[in-house]
Amino acid sequence: MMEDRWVDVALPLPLYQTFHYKIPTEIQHPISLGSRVWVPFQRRKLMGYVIDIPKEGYPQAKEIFSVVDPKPVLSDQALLFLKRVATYYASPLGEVLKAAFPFAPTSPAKKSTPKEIPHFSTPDRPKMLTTDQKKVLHQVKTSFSPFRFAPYLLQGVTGSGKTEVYLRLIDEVLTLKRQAMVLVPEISLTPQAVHIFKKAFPQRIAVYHSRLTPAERHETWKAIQEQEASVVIGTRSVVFAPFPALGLIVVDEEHDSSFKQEEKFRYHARDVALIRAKHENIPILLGSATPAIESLYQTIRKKSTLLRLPQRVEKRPLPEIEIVRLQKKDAHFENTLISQPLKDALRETLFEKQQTILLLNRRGYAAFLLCHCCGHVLKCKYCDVSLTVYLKTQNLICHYCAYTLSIPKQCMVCSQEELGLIGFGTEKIETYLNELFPHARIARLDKVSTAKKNALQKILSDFSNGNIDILIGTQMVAKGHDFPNVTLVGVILADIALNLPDFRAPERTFQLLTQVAGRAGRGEKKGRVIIQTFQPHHPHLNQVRAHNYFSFAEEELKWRHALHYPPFRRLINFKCQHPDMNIALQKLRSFTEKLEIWRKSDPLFSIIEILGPSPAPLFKLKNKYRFHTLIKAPSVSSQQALLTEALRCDHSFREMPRIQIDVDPLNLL
DNA sequence: AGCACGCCGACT
DNA sequence: GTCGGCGTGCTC
Repeated sequence: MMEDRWVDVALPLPLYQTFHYKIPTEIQHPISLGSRVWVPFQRRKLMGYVIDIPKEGYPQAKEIFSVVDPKPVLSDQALLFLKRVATYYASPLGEVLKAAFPFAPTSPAKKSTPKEIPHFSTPDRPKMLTTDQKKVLHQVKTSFSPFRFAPYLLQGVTGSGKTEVYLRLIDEVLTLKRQAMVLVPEISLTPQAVHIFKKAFPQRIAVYHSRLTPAERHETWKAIQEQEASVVIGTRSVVFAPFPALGLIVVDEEHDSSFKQEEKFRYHARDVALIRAKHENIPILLGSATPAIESLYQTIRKKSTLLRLPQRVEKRPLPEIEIVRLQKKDAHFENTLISQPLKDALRETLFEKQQTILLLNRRGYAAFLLCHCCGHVLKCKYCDVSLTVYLKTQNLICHYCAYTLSIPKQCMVCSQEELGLIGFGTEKIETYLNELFPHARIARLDKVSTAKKNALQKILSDFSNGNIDILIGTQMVAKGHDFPNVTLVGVILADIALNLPDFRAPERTFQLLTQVAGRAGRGEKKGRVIIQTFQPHHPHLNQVRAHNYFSFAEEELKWRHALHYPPFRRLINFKCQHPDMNIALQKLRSFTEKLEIWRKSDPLFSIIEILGPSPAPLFKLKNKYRFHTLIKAPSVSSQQALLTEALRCDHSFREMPRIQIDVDPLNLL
C-alpha cells in the first residue's frame, strides 16, 4: 500500500494561509517545491504554487488536478526570497508569487520580430573616466571579489556620468561570469538609456517592460534563466526575474516613485531589490542626483555606503538657476503667465537655434470652472475633486475616474452664463506659446498628448532630432533625458507641489525641480534655468538654486525627526473604502480596535503609534468613501512583529481582505 | 477574491 | 406565491 503524497499550495487569493492537497496515484513522478499545480478550490479551478511537501496533510484534502510545468518554475532560493518579501509587505504568499511569476501556464514561445526602434542620437561613450568616477568604480568593485552584500548610494549630480559608471561595473560583472540587473523607472520615457545599454552590450542584453506581450515576457524570462541574457534593463517587475548568477543590481533614479506598485500587491522595487541583494549576497548600487531621504538616511546609519559624483563630466558647469517672482495678479492675465525674463530667454534660445524644456506640473487648460455669479465650482459626480477643463476637446474631465462632461454654457446652480476658467495647465501654456512664437515648433508632453500609441516615442525622437524647439510638459519632461541641445529650462510655476498636505511634498518638489534643471546644458553649451514662483524666498527653492541636495536633506531630516515621520518612523497605512460611508468607517474602526488590542498585548509594542481611523484627504473617489489608519513604528521589526502576530493568531483578522495594507506608503492622499 | 447560503421586499 | 437584493461565512 502506497502512502499518501501531499503538497502545501499557496494560492493567489487575499488569504493568509496555504492549502493542503493530495497527489493522485496516477501522477507517478515526484513533484518538487516551486512547481505550479492546478487545484480544485470550492467550485473553481486555480493555479497554485507548491511551497512545501509535508509528510502529513489535512485529512479532508482534495486531490490536485495536474502539474503545470515539467520543471519547477521557482528555485528553493527564489522561494525563500519571495517568502521574505511576502512577510515584509504583509501580503499573502500566493499573491506575491503571482506577481513574481506573471505567466500563463502555456506560452508557446512564438519568435517575436524585433520592433522598429525610433532613432535617437546617443553620445559616444567617453574613453577616460573622471577621478570621481574612478573612485566610485573602485569602491564598488571591492564587493566583487568575492561577491558580497554591499549597498551603495551614488549621489551624482545631473550629467555627472552615472550611466558610464554602471556600464563599467557591468563590464566587470560579465567578465566574472555573472549577470547584472538594471532597474529603471519607466522605459518608455527614457529610450535613450535603453539605447546606450544596447549599444554597450549588443549580444547579451534583454529589455523588459510592461508593454511586452505575454509571449515576449516569457521569452525574456527564459533568456535570463538560461543566461543567454546577462544584462537586463527593465522596470520594477524585473526585480523578480530568475537570474541564476546575479552579480550586481543597479537601481537608477532610485528616488523615482514609479518603482512603487500602487495596486494589487504594493511593493517598492528598490526595497525589494535591497532584500534580493542581501539574499543573493551581492552588491547593489542605488543612483540618483536627488536620493530619497530614506536612502540617504541609510548611509548616515552606516547601513549603506555613500558615494558621490559632485561634478559634471568634462568640467561642464551646472546650469545657473534664476528665480523669478510672479505677482499675484499675474495668474489672471494670460500675457504674464510667462514672465519677461523667461520670455526674453525663450526668444534668445530660439534665435540661437537651441532647445527649451518648460515644466508645468498640471494637465489640461484650466484647473477648474467657476461660476462668477454664485461661486459654484464644477465637481466630479463620483469623486470629491473639481473637474479639469480641456478647451481643445471642450471637455471637463476628472483626473481620478475619467468622468467626462462637455463644457456647459451656463451654471448648473444659478443658470447664469458667467462661467470662468481658473488656473492654468499645459494645454493653456501651449496655446499661449503658439501665439507668442508663431514660427517656433512647439510640442506638448503629458498624459493626454501621449495617449495615442507611439505618440510618446515620436515626440521624444522629434525633440532629440531637433525637429521641436520648445517642449512643454508635466513631470514627464523632467525624467532622465539627455538632450545636448537644450540650453534653457523654464519652470512655469514651482508652487504647485510645494504646499500639498503631504509630508513628502517638499522632497518631491526638490527632486522635480532639480531633475528638470538638470536637463539644461548637458552638451557643449552652458545651460540656464528660470523658475517662476509666488514664493521666491522659499528655502527649498534656494536649495534648488544652490544645487545643494545635502543642505536640503539636512533640513528635511530635522523636521521629519521632530514630527515622527520616515525615515525615523516606519509607516503602514491601512485603507478601507466603500460606497456606504458608515460601512467603510465601521469596518476600519473594528479593525483598528483589534490592532489596538494587539498593541497592548506586549510592552514591546507600546512605542508603536496607531492613528485613526480618519477620513483620507481625498475622501471620496470613484463613488467610494475612503478612510485610513496609519501606524508609526520606530523599526521594521517591531512593526512586522505586531502585524504578523496579529495576522497569524487572530482569526477575526480573516476579514482582512477588505482592508488594504500599504507598507511604506508613498502616497497618503 | 469568489461563491454559496440565507433571510426580507416588489413583481410576473 | 417566486425572483433577487447583498450581509455573512468559508475555502484544503
